Amino acid sequence: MPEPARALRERLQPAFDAVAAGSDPVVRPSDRADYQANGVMALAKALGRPPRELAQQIADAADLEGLASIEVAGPGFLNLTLDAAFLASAVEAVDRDGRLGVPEATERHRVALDYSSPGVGKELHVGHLRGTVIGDSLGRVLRFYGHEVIPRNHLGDWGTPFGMLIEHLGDLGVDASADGFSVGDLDAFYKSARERFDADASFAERSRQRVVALQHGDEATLELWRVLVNESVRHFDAVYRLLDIRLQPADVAGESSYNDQLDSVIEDLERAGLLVESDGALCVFPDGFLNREGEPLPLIVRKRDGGYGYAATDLAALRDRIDRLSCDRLYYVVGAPQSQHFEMVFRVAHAAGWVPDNVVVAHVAFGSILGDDHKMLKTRTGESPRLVDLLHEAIERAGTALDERGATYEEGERAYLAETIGIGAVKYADLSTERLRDYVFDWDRMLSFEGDTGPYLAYAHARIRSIFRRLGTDGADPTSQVVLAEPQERALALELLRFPEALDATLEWYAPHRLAGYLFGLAQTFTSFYEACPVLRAPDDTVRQSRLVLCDATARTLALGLSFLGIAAPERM
RNA sequence: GCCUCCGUAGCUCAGCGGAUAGAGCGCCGGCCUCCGGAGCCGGAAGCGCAGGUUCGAGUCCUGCCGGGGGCGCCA
Repeated sequence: MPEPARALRERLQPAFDAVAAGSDPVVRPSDRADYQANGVMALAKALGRPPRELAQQIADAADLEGLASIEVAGPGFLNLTLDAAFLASAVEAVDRDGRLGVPEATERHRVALDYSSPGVGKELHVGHLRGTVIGDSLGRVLRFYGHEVIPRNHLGDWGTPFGMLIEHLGDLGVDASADGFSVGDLDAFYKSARERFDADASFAERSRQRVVALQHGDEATLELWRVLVNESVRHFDAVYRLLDIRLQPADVAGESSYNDQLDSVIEDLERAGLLVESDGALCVFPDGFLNREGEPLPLIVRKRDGGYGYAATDLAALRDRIDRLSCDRLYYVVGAPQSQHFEMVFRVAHAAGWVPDNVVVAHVAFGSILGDDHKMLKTRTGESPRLVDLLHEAIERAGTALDERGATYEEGERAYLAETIGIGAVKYADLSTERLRDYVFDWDRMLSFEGDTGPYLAYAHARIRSIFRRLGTDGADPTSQVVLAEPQERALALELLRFPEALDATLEWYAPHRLAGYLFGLAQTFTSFYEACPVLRAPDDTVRQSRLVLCDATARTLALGLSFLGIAAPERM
């Protein structure tokens, strides 16, 4: 497939090898040319040769026939300008390709993708948005490359809070509460349990006993616990569907599912000589972690009371994903505040010998969502807003935004568009920001049809599709030849061919914003093209067919790219 | 106190060790009787501070300043 950067690298490699075997040409996009090779200067330095002279030697030796022209520039850059004929035929090939030029991965992985992971007994809130949306996007790209993705929704479904929740549920009676305790009321249920726990000493005591009963597998207690879990999963699933997230109930692998593996985690760590008893707790002290007093910081695997904490569960889950699920990629899409925890867990897992050399374990951390006061997004009552409320507001605001545009819609179309545009706007605002950075949540900005937004991209796509609707066809004629005469045509062709680069970068850094940024740039490049180059009114049929191919490829790249972000691209809006 | 993330234009954000740091919004000036105005073209405006490494630093290292987060039995 005609990926420019890859093609250039491969064709330059022999000339670089002739100077120093294995040296990297360092091909990068350039604003001086289409691409530039930056590898010469470092090489010249290492060899003690004048960089421009070496650059010229490599330029002379490189065979770029039919691909690009090359020239030495500046202190030793190689400027690379792709041949128009190459660009044209490459775009033709991309438009004929169902994958739009994106190759499948040569090396396939089985990926355990841990994301979303809410807590049972509470509703999803904005704090869950980023992890859910980022994880889902990465999963979609990974699958497209041919990797096998095993989503893991690591629910918080175990531990001390369940004592009070179960006790409260038991008091209400499962049957009696069947109506009152349902999706949407989880937070209220949690709150009332919490209030009773704080106010009623006997309730608190019963709650503590419930925890013990739960841990000992008391069937009546487990029965109540299952009601809580099932009801929560139903709620999660409803929100995931609204969000158009791929997670399913079958992907749930909560903390409780590792209960029977925790003892053997202890055994493994003991065998590896890592376990240390400290204040009655069983701990591992990984190197390089200190507490406030400058003493070694423990990862507490088993608590003083004999119970297991989340460190034990995380260790068990990690080992399970490698041993039982045979995953060679473990990604944890979890908020940045937990980075130290994961560093410690990963360190311990390596020390225990659980992680073979071919396995990559990574914490895909992300920042927080801030309000316009630049503090954590909160409601006026100081709580994290419920995700469903936020999404419904997005849909409502999108509907208003659509109305303001003055278009008329068919029955049901407005509702459909309001939902896809509203949800898409929220997701795009999130995914277009660099993962680790906190970002400010701003309704007006994210729902605008102007600028770097979800609605803008969806609209760009719909506009292109309208060209084909006018024409009465679904796409361009695949046999059409592409001719690139105008600079805007050339620029658009080049941008289209960069799609694989954007996707590669997305996976390399687990960074959907790389893809988002590419799509926005593509839409902008298209607009310039569309402004300068009439399509339906092109001077002749050859040019018209050629431009239709460019339009077709752009629309499909936008739609496919947006789908990787989990965002729908309607045919019209 | 230690660790960690962040600090780029008025605002919100991009920038994979490479040349003259980009975009969106806002602002200023032009253009478009246009295939759905997502207008198009141009302009003013910026790397928290100080050192260091490097042929080359917004990017890597050290220190400082400012902000967020984390730091023993919650997850």
